[in-house]
Amino acid sequence: MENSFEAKGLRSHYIANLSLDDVGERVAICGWVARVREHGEHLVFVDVRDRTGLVQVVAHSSVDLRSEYVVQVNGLVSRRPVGTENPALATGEIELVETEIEILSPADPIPFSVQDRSEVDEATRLRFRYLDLRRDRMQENLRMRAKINSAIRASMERQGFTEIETPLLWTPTPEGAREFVVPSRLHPGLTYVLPQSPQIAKQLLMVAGFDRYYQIARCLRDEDLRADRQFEFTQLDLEASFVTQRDIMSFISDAVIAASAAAGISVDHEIGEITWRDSMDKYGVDKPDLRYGNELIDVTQVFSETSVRALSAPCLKALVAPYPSHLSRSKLDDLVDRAKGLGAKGLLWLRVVSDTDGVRLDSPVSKFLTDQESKDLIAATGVSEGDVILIVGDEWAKACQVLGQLRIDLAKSEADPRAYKFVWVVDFPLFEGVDEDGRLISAHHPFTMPNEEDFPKLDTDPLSVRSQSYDLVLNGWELGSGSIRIHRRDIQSKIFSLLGIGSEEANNRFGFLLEAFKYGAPPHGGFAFGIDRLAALLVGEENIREVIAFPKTQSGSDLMTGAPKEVENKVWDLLGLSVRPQKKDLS
RNA sequence: GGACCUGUGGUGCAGCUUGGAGUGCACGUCGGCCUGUCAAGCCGAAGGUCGCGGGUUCAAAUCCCGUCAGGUCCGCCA
Repeated sequence: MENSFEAKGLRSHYIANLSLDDVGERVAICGWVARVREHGEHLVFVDVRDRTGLVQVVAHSSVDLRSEYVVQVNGLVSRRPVGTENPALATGEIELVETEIEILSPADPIPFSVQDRSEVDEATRLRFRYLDLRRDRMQENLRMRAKINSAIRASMERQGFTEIETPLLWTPTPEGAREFVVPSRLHPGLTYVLPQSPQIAKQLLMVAGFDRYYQIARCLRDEDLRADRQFEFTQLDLEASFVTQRDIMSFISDAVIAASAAAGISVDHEIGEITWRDSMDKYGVDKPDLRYGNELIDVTQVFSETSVRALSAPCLKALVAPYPSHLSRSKLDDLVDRAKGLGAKGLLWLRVVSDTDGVRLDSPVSKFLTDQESKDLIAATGVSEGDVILIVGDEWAKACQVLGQLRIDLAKSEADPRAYKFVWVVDFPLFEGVDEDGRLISAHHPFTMPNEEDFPKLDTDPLSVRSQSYDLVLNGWELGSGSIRIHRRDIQSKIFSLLGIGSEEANNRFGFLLEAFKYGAPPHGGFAFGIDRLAALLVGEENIREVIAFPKTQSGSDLMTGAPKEVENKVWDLLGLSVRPQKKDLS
């Protein structure tokens, strides 16, 4: 615990600063009553806690102290009597005696114990968040997050980045995430929106010549919440000019390595890379968890001549199940259901068993497989007795996705929680598909620069065009993404036309950016990664709520404040708005 | 919009499968005893619309339907 700063005001010392060196000195400490142990009116032990630690206070008269009372204690630092030291406590060799205890603020019995380590119902924690935050877990998490922030800032400063704030009241740019709308009072009927990210603002800063910009920025998206998604979240947002993708990746690597070090975690200084295509092929996801292996294996060729319907597919992917001993027949049936739930037509399992004739495959389709197919499958997957092979046949992407999810389902609980495997995923496709009107859909955003080698394919085979975009992944979580941006108007026009965005629409939505690009736009690119996610992973939490002081529930409520709440009609009147009755009010 | 899990004194859990008196455990709270504890100990007490509504039944915490809240996930998150 850091406590090198000076104690001021009502206290002479922070608790963690008290030690045997202070024996004989009268001190004043302030904090909360953690526990009271009363041995009759002549001997009472009071544990007092502050932000730095906990110390035992001894009183020789009855005290009216209860848990979580706020107190100031004046007392003499004293070595504990021999045999009563508590090695479990940092201050366990000393105690405060000859004490005067002043109650600064009494406390009602609290809804759940601040001292207890037991899990408390999520709703209760959130309703009394200020008490939850008093607990060690949240104190440690938020202090660690602050250190991570600090390390990131230091890294950015070291690399010559300038911190610049951008507006929270921004302009609607309808695309991508749903935006939070902020009605204008001075212009009834018109709105601002809260930014999904400072994307366009930071590109304008490049046009402005700031060259290297960063910000620890709040981003807001009105989309459904998840364990790793809140309405509002914080990103390290950066943008730089006259640089390549490699340069951006190096800036970010420096920042996340520094952040990890601040959290006491050392990681490889060379963060590995994988192409998007390879990641999908091997792991079935674009955010691979490299803490465990079990890569997917392409077995399309093995069954090219098959008569088995389930194996007649454009692509066959196989997964050798990790921990196959966990897979009973009913578990295998569950996996088949899971695969179907993920959109597969089915899932084929084959157990590798041995009998007098050697190794063979036991499966619902065994008798339909030729000896050659069995032999080739065993060779292709490298399995031996006891293994279980799972096969999905479908289009390439679907087969990969389904087995990729099964790989996670089967191995995740066995992953080393102390391992931290960063990886860059590069060469994403520029377009992720085609919408119902036949227009291409941006995989990242419409300002992403195509890979220059693939320019010729923009007209002939746009879906195969790679982009100069890159994601940073840690233990299967997407931390963030970035790209080199388009700064040339001819390329931008080309992309807009492929996306089916007419010049009028483009001007309407991004006119101010396109206009800015007329006046000397440097080549530039950037990145943003989620600090909530990084902090959660680095402190070993599985939900970003654990590193956010005042988060929302999955349904977007704040159980402490009651938000969102109704407002009086005069508030709507002022904004020139009115509220329609909800469906359920009409029935 | 959808799937699944959870909801039982202030807190954490058991009870639900197979209906039979609000039954149990731990913590906390309140009172008493206690001069070296540190998750103090001992004795005693209080504290419950079993989330809410409806249904089935002689009888519902338990079975059924609906609903609300929390969580995990799918959709969604350029």
